[in-house]
Amino acid sequence: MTAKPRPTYSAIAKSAGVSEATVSRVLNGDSRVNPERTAAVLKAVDQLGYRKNRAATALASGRTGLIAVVIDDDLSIFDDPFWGTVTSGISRVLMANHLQTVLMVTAVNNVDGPVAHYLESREVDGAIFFQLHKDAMVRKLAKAGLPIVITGSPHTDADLIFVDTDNFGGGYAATKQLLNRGCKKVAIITGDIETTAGHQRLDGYNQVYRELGRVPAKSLIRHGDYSYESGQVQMRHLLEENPDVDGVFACNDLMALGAIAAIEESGRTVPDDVAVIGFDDSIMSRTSRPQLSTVRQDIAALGEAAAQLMIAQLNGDQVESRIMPVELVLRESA
Amino acid sequence: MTAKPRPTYSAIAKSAGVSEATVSRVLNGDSRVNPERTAAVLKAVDQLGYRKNRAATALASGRTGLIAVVIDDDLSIFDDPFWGTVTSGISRVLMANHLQTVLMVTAVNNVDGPVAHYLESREVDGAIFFQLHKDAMVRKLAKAGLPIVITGSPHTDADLIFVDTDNFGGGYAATKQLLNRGCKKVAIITGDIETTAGHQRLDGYNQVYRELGRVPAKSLIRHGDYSYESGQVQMRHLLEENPDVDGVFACNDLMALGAIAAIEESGRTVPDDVAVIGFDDSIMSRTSRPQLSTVRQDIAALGEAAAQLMIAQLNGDQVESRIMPVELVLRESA
DNA sequence: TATTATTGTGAAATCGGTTTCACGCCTACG
DNA sequence: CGTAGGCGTGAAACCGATTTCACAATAATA
Repeated sequence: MTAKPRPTYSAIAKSAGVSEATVSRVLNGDSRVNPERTAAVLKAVDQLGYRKNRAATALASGRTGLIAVVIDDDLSIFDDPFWGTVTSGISRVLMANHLQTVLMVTAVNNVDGPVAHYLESREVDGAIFFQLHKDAMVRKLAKAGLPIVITGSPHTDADLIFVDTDNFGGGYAATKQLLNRGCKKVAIITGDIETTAGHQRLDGYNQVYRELGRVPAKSLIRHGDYSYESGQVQMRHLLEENPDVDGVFACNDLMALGAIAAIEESGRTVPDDVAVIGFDDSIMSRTSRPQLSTVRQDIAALGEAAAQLMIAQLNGDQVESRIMPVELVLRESA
Repeated sequence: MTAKPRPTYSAIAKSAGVSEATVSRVLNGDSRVNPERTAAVLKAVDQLGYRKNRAATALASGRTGLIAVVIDDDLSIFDDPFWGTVTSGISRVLMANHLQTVLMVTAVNNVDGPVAHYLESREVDGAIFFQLHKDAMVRKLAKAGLPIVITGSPHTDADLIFVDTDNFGGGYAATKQLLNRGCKKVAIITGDIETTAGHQRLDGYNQVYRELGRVPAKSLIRHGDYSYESGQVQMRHLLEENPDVDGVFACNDLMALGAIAAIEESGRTVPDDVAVIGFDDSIMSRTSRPQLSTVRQDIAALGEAAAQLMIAQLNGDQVESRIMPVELVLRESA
């Protein structure tokens, strides 16, 4: 009752009148096979509807055709469309290159945990990490020779390959815009300052002041954690300590919305009394009122770039980290 | 210069003084192995830091340890945190069961495309599909014996295993609430009516009217497409044709926000003139003002349930589709 | 007590590819 | 003209597990 067994090299070799070794050569693009034999093999492959068995290939060649995408459990990927978009960009590019994406949502902190073991075991050909806080595990894996790409905030001092948004440039552009539109006192609500991304956006903010020969008051710099609530809370503090603040760069859209809520509850209006710029160009920046001005990043492109860097590494090419450009999107809030 | 090669069964067998067959038995939980030998094997495994080679296992056993999660490219997974959350729920449960998640973002329509081939080739042990429009491919794979679970809207007439939100119950509860709070004329803005989910929410709405012995006017039923803009546009139509409409059930939060925008631009207020209820309990329902009343679904639980159904199938257990409960969350808009 | 099951075990075949090696043949160089 | 180097090819080893099969030792049955 069981159907036709799938054809193997043996069947193709027989059908094409060549050895299995030659079948392998043809199917792996070894150029020095007689054209006639090549044709015969390809014809047999086609006729028999042959498909390689991935497990057998993996066992014999050591290449699994799988790339892991590791997402730290700590991150609330929940509620955050960002990572889904990045991941689908990665998946699309990998599939086009005959690689599959293995998604691992897990705690990354443990250098000796199951994930580390899994990756070390070479059950995948490479790994793409998202937004790390700690990099001990990644370093260890990289040292062990596993091709790695980091997406999101890279490490300050590492020679690891990464792809990231131009956080500095985004922070710079947002702050500059606020000053250009006439704001006199521009504050910042940072995201998680532990991450490089958070730091870089703040650096961009500071750079604008530096170029003007000014130094922002300490009280203008407040640290949030990327949540709506933290944006609201920090904005209240800001308004209390600096009633004359007239511009705010919030390091993501969610905090920007929280900040706007705080501004309006204080009786002020956006953008007339206080202008606000967010970061991400998330869907909420368009659905909120006033619509949010923000720093846009091409998120899918970020994922695609990560996948391309991975593929380049697998090919043994020389690879360099990439910073993806951002774009200021002006709507109503600034 | 190359490091220690990874130990294999051969090394363990030697170290424990048993045959490789016995090592396999111990590591696969075959109970009829002498306890002493079992202990010796486990000790050797521990000492040598042994880990199974997945490719070899897959080749020999036919099980790859991989489950595909297939997301239709057509869906804008972009901007929609929903699927990311479902996926991470799936991944977490699968990992706990020593299975890995292979993510495929691709066009699903083609019965004979690369994805179909990939899945048919048994390069994965099973597949979880998201929100299908067409099910030809899925049927074919299921018939071929591949374990399958569908997440999101299931098929009307299929005996395929699925997990879905209680769309009917959600639509019913939302509509009922609007009437209970005193609305006289309750409209609905549906989502993509092609999907079962869209239909079921509408059915829930109709059921409430039916129980009251009434039939909603045709003009109270408008079809959107889950986008913010469509919510806004359909609401404008609604207000034009039914100026006295005082309640709206929008089939997702995004459309609900669009509807609120339309209501306010007409000079009416929410919820006093028109009450609004959305669906999803997305982050936006909390950040918008007025805060949105909505139908909450436990999205991560949806993914977890899907993974569990998959695992049950792999175990050969009898499996039944599941409908996950929803909960009405009342905030300010209704 | 003789015979049949049952249990524990290892040798060897198997899964389906890849890769090394040796061989025969042909061209190029000194 | 003789030898070195290349090319195309097939036989066979190999990747690292699982599983069948045969066999010995023990327990259960008649």
